[in-house]
Amino acid sequence: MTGVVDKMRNNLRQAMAAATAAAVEAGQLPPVDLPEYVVEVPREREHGDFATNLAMLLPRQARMAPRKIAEILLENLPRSMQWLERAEVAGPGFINFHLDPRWVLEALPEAVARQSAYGRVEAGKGRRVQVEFVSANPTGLLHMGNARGAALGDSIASILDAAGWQVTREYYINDAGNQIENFALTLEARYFQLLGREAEVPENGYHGQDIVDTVRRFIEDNGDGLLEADRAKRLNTLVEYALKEKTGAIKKGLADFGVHYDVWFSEQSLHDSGKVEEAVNRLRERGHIYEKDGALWFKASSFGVEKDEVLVRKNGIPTYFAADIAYHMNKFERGFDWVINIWGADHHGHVPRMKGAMEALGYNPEALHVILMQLVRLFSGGEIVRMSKRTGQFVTLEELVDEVGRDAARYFFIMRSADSHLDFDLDLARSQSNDNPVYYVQYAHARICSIFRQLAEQGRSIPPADRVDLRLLKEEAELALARRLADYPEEVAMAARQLAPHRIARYVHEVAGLLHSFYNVHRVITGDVELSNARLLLVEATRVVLRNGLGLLGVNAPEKM
RNA sequence: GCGCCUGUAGCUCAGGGGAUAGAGCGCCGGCCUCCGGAGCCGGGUGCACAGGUUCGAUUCCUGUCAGGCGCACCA
Repeated sequence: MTGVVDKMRNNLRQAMAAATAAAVEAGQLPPVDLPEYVVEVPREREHGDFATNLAMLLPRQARMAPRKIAEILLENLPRSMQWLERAEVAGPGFINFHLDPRWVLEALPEAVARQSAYGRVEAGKGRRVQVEFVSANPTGLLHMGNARGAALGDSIASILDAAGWQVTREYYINDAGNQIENFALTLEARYFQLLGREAEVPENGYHGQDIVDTVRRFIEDNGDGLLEADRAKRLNTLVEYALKEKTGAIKKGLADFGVHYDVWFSEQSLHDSGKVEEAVNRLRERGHIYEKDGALWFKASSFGVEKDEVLVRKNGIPTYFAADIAYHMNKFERGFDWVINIWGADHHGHVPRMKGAMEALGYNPEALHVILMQLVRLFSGGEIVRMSKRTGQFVTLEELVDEVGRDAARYFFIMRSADSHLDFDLDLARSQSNDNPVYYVQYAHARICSIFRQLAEQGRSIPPADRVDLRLLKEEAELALARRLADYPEEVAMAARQLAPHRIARYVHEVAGLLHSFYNVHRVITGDVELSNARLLLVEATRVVLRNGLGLLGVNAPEKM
């Protein structure tokens, strides 16, 4: 399903192709191959509704000046074209198409009829994509970087879903390896301390207050029986308890943020099931492994990576990289057509070797797409906010949601592109005023809902779309709004192609602005019933677009504020 | 030293091989007998610098400068 804009663009493209053929047929142009021309919406209004650069791409082949070619193409344009008022040559050889402004009005009944399905497109064609995001270590709380990843990943997943992909949201739990060792030692030290014994948290352990709280709860639940237990048992018991609690807290924190996963994937399970070993063996069979200094190395340098990487340490324990290779191998074994990872920019060095490993295993490295997300700096009162007092970490997701609310937090993370370093202004996000872009958009939605409440109070309702005379909409503000609503399906497709949720954030903000401008100049409910009905259809279509767009961002569309 | 990301308006950021580069915030000035003023309207000497490719570069390429982040038998 494509929108009216796409339809019109295709019509014009075909018309241009036909005109070229006709001109060649008539001998006005020499035979030419149709180049890669575009029909696009010009920036400037005066340049029409659409423009094409076709004539500017032909001079070499046709041995004529671009403007001359454009003239010839215009002469050969098909006679009757719906909505076309005039086409003209402009600038260095553009052909500008000026349409009857009412051509976009078709989008309104379409939006109203399709409701939540308006803006769903078929670009993905049902192919399967996995989006893995956050995947924070289960040894602490979620911080601002994780929060950005959560907002971004969830929104990308939603957008891909709207674009016709079959989406799986996945969280990789790093519940194995060195950091779990350190975690265990930290827990043990806190356990001893809380029970009055001398102990020190290791240098590279976890120093947050939340770990102390966890151990305190463990003692409340289980007492001090581990003091005298055998060490392995003590460590295992503490880790098992703490991992469960931390993972639970992470799940809850994300759920409160509106993020829900399809799969929680345990790293430990890869070790337990022998998948890590299997991945290493497969690399060995394919000749990409060698031994040096007692360790097993992956020949990453065969795949354009600077250095080779250790897979199995001298002590026989596989590295994180080995497990990650096994994990990604597993992703492809599960049959995903496209695998998307969202990583913090500090992991960018990991990208080439991961892709190299996939290539070494015989998978298409292009099917693995890593989105590198730049870091977040929190600002309040014009100052950088450093640490959370409670946890010793950067401000946690939970604190953020308490502070600014879920909608503002999500919108703020989404409104910047992933590769922009994000300065998060807490004061602005917190302000319930016209400064705050998220309220601006939500207000537009609430305002429309209010119109319909008014309507209901008068005992009126919106008639079926086919009984509404859309041609009554001819004010500039009405047509500008309708024009932008018609763009929505393409905006979704574009956001999906570019994996760029911030496009949707800006789009809904713009639609909200157009709605407010319209609302301020024209009344929707008036004594003129026919005109009222047309305008009601317009604002209902706007409501649909705002709600759907905000939905892709994980932001609520409230009926009242 | 090598690699990745980023340099666009006072600030935070979009955009992008084309015809007059945008938004929000801040600042100034206007708009409510009327559907929600959390709104609207008006006010703008800005693409880090230098080369190159192109009919055309702010966009692509190279270099320089600046900021961030990486370069472990950590993850």
